[in-house]
Amino acid sequence: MNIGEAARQSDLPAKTIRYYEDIDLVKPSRSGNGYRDYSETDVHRLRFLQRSRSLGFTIEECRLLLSLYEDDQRASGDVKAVANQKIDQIDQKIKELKSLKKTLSALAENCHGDDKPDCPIIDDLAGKNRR
Amino acid sequence: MNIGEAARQSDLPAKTIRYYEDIDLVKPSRSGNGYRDYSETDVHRLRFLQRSRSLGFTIEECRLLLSLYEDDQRASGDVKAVANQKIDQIDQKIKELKSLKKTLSALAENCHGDDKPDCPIIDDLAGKNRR
DNA sequence: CATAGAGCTTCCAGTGGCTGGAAGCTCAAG
DNA sequence: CTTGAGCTTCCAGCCACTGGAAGCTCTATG
Repeated sequence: MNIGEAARQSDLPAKTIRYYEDIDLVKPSRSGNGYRDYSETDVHRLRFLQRSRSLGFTIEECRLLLSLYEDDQRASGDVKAVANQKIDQIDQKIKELKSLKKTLSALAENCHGDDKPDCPIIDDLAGKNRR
Repeated sequence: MNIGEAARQSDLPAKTIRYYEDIDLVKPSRSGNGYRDYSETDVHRLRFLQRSRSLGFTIEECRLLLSLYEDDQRASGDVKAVANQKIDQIDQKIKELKSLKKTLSALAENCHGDDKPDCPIIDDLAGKNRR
């Protein structure tokens, strides 16, 4: 099938699918006219990538997951390790964002938010009363 | 002062400071030898940028904040609006990450994580039992 | 059969916010 | 006078796409 249909079935933009070919993730065969020709297996891989990316895995992690996907001798422990690592990273990121939010909220609460120039947010960014 | 000292005082890498000049954020004067020459005011701006960036503001938001910083007629409401918008964005991001984490955790919990190939994580990524 | 328009091709450039590295200049200390 | 640190510019790369130009192919219609 052509790239447009593969895009529809995998829920990925055609541009992205071409990019995935560039970086050797999914390499379809070519029809006589030079068009990319995606097999069902290719589309399965594209869908797999779409789902993995949407769950926050990087391209390199997806490459690893894809190789585990295609290896029917894989150990489920290997897959779980990748997932747990990602969970830890997400946790870390959430912590960072919560901390940022706390700081920003504290600043915003102290700011009148009126027409006057006096602003604790700017004062903090400028480094006043912090050192 | 030279860029090295400005870097120390602002807690920014020299590379980053040069980049900030490239994008017209902080343009120091030059000494006779061609070296960048940072004034106290320049360093204040650099520190301001360091702090703003570390709080999650994008470069363009920093540019806006910097202009508010330098405008002593600013309305504190304008600053607060930028901060609140950022807080909303952070909140949104936290929500997304929590949702991702929930999905991944559910998958990981169902996975034995042993030497056998049977793996619910891979099955999910491959689209099994989801449509 | 001609043509219009959709879909396909490749290639180049840009996004954000730096970061690394090469080649070459200047400066301060010994 | 040499050494080494620090400064300069410029180019390239990171991640994961995304946009756009120029040109080819296919399908439907007049």
